[in-house]
Amino acid sequence: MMSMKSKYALKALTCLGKNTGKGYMQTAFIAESENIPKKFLEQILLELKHAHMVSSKQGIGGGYYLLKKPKEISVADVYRLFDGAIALVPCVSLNFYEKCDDCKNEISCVMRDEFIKIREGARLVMSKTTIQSFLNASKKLSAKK
Amino acid sequence: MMSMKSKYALKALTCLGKNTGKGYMQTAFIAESENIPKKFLEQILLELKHAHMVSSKQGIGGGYYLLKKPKEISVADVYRLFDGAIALVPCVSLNFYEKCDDCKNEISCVMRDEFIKIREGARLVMSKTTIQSFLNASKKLSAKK
DNA sequence: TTATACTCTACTAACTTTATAGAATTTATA
DNA sequence: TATAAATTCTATAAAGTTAGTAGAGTATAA
Repeated sequence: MMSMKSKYALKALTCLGKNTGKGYMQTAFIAESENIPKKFLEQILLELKHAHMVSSKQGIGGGYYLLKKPKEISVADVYRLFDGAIALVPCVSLNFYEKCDDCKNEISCVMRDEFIKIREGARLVMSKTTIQSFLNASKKLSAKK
Repeated sequence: MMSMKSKYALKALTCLGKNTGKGYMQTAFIAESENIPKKFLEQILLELKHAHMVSSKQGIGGGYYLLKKPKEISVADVYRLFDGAIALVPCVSLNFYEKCDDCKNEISCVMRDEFIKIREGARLVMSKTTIQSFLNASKKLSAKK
């Protein structure tokens, strides 16, 4: 399961994606339309800004906007930012590698190759799904009505 | 990432798998050979027993043994037992379904279909990997020496 | 009868998650 | 230039989770 932070971030990014080319979108608007506690969302948007996924402008008429294209922000990117490694064990993580405390010998670890396969499976599907995927699903849904 | 419980459980199950047909294996032996805190492992093996993956016998000469075939115990099974849902969000979980607090309308949820695809990707690779996979990797490794 | 090994429940310290609070800063505009 | 709007930043806190530890109880073989 992903954290609420990751989930809220994906919803906020999708909301911003719908606004592309239409200027700034305020935190308060996103919070209300996506059912996210406003002060919590402020923190999340700030983290997304520091990760260069969004940018912002202060003051009246200010707000947030997507810094990257929707297809360039994946679920994997957001998950890594708020939840860390996608891999099941730290010793096979590409972005958050750490030695396992209980492993006597990593080279001869029987589980490592299998955990790498699992990581690749999860990584593939999470990288393939982007903010654009959510936007496409949104378009399809409104077309049906 | 998976919890230490899941990881220890997979190591213990693989250890038991190597012992198939050779009688009972004691907690103390598994704990030492896999570098797992013994009292913690006791809890884990008990949970595996309640989940009908292993069985045991008390008293002198007693211990644990696999109740299922190694290929019938998957990483997905163990993950679900100790860490819960494989899905990224509760509303697309097959085994741990829950409504999302922040979702206004599940039917029209833009993210749902994509999260189902991610769940299926993760589920496939985690179901395909079993204790037998680890045993096979172990055999290959010792054959190379 | 005794030693061995699993069984079960309770507890706890450390950490993480999910927020909330409030002061500071920037910006547009009246 | 004063003011309101909006982001920025840091601190704090309650609740829940994780990773164990402790110890008494039960079953079994010799």
